[in-house]
Amino acid sequence: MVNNQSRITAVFAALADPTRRRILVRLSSHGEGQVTELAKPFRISAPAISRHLRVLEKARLIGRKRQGRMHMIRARADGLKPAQNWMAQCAAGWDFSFDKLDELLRNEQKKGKNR
Amino acid sequence: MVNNQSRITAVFAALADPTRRRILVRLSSHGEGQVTELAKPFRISAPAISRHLRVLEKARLIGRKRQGRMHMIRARADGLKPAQNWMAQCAAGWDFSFDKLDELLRNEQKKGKNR
DNA sequence: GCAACACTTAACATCTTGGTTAATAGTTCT
DNA sequence: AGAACTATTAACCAAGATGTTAAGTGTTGC
Repeated sequence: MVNNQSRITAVFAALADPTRRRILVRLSSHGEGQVTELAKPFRISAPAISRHLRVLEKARLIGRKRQGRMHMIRARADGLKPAQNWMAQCAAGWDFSFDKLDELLRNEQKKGKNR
Repeated sequence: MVNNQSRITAVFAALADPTRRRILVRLSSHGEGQVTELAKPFRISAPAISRHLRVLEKARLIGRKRQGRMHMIRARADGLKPAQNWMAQCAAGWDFSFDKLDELLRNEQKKGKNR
């Protein structure tokens, strides 16, 4: 596993913003659309939308095709995978109950006493 | 589905930091540990670690038990789920190929001409 | 040509984030 | 009691994120 860490960081950072998530959801249901149309449900200015799209694009969560004066935006199907994989791998090891925690806690106490 | 949006935001924001992800991975493999032990592999100061842990805790990605002077930290198995669910739902609709995009593009052009 | 359109870039204000050191709170041990 | 230990909070600073308005780039259509 090489350094796709920065990629994963970009994806999570992109998803950490509610506006960007809403854009992705919209793309997920509507398929794709031009920027102005995507921007409609939001109160923020066009430049703000433009930058959100740039963030999503850099994280490879969307792609765009220029067609004349409009930019057609679509979601990239594979974009979420690095993040999903990371989460799955991380979650795989997470099965520790509080019982196990208590057990480990007792061991720590013993170690402390023997020091 | 109510407003767990802020929860999802918190989780993604927490995961957007490489240090916090490394902490989670460490917890995922080692099980759990006290703060000082968790902090060892990092060069940053103890207060910085402390705040990272607080962010993870607020996102419910970790839990802690105070045992004497040490705080035992563990990963919360269910913590990732809201984010994972969101991603799964979002990815479900993402199967648009560039062919479909081209098709839609042609339709847009037609609409433009008829206007 | 030129006006309207779609969108981005530039410049700026403001808030948040992530790091630091110094100080504080509570626990353990002698 | 007092020293050492574990960890947090406070105060501060630099860098980055998010929003704004104004200006710029390229396209369409009369």
